[in-house]
Amino acid sequence: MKTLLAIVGPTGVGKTELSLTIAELLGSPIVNADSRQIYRELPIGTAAPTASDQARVKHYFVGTHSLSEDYNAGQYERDVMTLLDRLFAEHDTVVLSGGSMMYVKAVCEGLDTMPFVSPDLRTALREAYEQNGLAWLQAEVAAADPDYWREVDHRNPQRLLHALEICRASGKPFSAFRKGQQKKRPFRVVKIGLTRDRDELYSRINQRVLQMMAAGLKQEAERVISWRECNSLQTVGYKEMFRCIDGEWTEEEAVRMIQQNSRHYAKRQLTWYRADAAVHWINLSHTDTQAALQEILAYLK
RNA sequence: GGUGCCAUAGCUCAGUUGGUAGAGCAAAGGACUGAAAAUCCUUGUGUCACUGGUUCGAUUCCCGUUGGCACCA
Repeated sequence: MKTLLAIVGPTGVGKTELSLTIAELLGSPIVNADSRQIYRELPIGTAAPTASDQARVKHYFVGTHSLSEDYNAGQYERDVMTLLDRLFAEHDTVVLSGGSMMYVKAVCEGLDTMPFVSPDLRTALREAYEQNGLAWLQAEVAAADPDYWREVDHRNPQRLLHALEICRASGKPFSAFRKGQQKKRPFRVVKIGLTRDRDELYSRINQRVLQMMAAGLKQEAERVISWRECNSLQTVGYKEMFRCIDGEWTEEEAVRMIQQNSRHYAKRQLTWYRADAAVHWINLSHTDTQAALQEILAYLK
């Protein structure tokens, strides 16, 4: 039986290093499941695997796309499933490593197939929302898909907007597509959740932001600022640096905000993965690398 | 050394005409099906500096102590 070893956990916990070690031990490639490390223009701010990391283990989906491309979890699911077909022909185990919650879910459990939404329709609905406001958006969704309206956060424009896009693009309610059905995969999934004591996790995050600054995060942000409206740059580290470049924040303020927003992000990741009963947790504050590797190998048996 | 002001949540501060307190930020918890590093929801966590006094009752008034700030020497 082929096994997908999913290494998940909050940003800054040490996924990259541990994944590298376990992948070397197993002779497995690593498939990246970080939605921002996919972009080749963002190596510093996303703490992407370095050239020397990639020399140790073959990586997929690191720096393979450009910011100008629209990419999302559904596309990722299709691309990774195709890739895994190939990789499992040569390997018994493949490591999936990353903290993008929905990307991991897309591969492990699968997303429902959604109709294509044209960029024109997307833009048109966005503009309509900006002109008419949240109340208008709520009324549209309530009318187009009463079932979904009952479940969705009424004050979350992003969700409402997406539901409306699907309704308009297909002529059917969004909930006709959103079944939440788990797909059968032709491989076993073992999920390992890495965590640390909160204090330690946060000080690692704070420290890592300082290292990113020293490595040239600001210059990296300057290089990509022309793409700042892209979805792919609605990203911790860049949105704050853009405001620093604009002169709105000092560098110190921007750094503090990046640290804080990274902490918030880590917290959201923990909330998400805590709800997943399939995750086997390892607390790296109380487990050294050797012991962690042994635990993971035991879960693979 | 003297005088004055201040001490309340992790931080900045409000307040209680005496009935053990509340804002902002930080923080915590949660949701999540194609932007998921996004988006959204909920929650006040407290020896009211310390000691004694007055009082049925003190975080509030009074004495003192400690610490901080300002001014005068």
